[in-house]
Amino acid sequence: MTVCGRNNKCRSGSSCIHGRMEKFMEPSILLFLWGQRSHGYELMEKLKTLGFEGSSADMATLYRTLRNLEEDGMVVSTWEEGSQGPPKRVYELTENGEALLHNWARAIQVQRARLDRFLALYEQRRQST
Amino acid sequence: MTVCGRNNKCRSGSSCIHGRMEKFMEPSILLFLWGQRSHGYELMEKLKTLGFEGSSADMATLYRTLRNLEEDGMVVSTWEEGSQGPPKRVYELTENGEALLHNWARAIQVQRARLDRFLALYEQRRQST
DNA sequence: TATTACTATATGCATAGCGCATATATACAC
DNA sequence: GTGTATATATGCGCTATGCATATAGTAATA
Repeated sequence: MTVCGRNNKCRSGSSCIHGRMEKFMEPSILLFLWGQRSHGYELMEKLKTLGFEGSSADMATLYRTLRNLEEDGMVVSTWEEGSQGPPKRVYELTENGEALLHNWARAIQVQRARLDRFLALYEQRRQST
Repeated sequence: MTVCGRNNKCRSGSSCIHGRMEKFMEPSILLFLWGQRSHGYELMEKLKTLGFEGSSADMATLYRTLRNLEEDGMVVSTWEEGSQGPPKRVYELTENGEALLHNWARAIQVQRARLDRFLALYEQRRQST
């Protein structure tokens, strides 16, 4: 039996624990862009506080998600050539993007309730053993 | 913008909210089989209390997950031809399956913590508006 | 007896999301 | 000039899963 988190090599069978929330990076990005413009690399630092690791897989998902969000009009970007480092693509939230964030928040509350229910049943059954 | 739950036709773009836990049905099955043998169709009734819908998609995932779990030695099945209805394939948890459940429970606690953190940041930022 | 509905298990097809590797380029320290 | 941090981006391939469909036993009911 293999227990794995993110960024692992475990690919086979059902005895591999992933347990990640699908597309969770999208609402996380929207949250950190809410009232605070930022660029990809900087966003990853903030995303680490939500359990992301900054791995190459995470970076790939990050930049892809930002592109998709812009394609859908949820964020807009502008290139900014600062004094130091390579040029940054700075994103900010649109009105639609904020609305999407609020909808995500409701969806995440629902998901948390499911996990709560699972863990409650689990603990309940564990104590009756 | 499209907000969708499970079992929707939303396939494109990032403005579609899924927000589900990957492979969540696997630990759910293990939980309900813990000390209580059961078959697929009956398990689905119990899974509904964890937010599953019993849709054709859910049924497909259910039977596939059961097969995978058996292939990995996490459950064992026996055909039982009862007095009524078609024969049922009754599953029970193995020792490895129980160990897997415990590992899943820890993983789900971690995921719940991530959702908690997201929602805390979200509420915090919402109140400062 | 035909029809319908419920119980029960199973599989094929298509695709979204993502892990992993890799490419590219700037700036700065040593 | 070599290494490291910053910064963005994409190709490949696989897993999980949504959706549709197949199959069949039992039972009620028209």
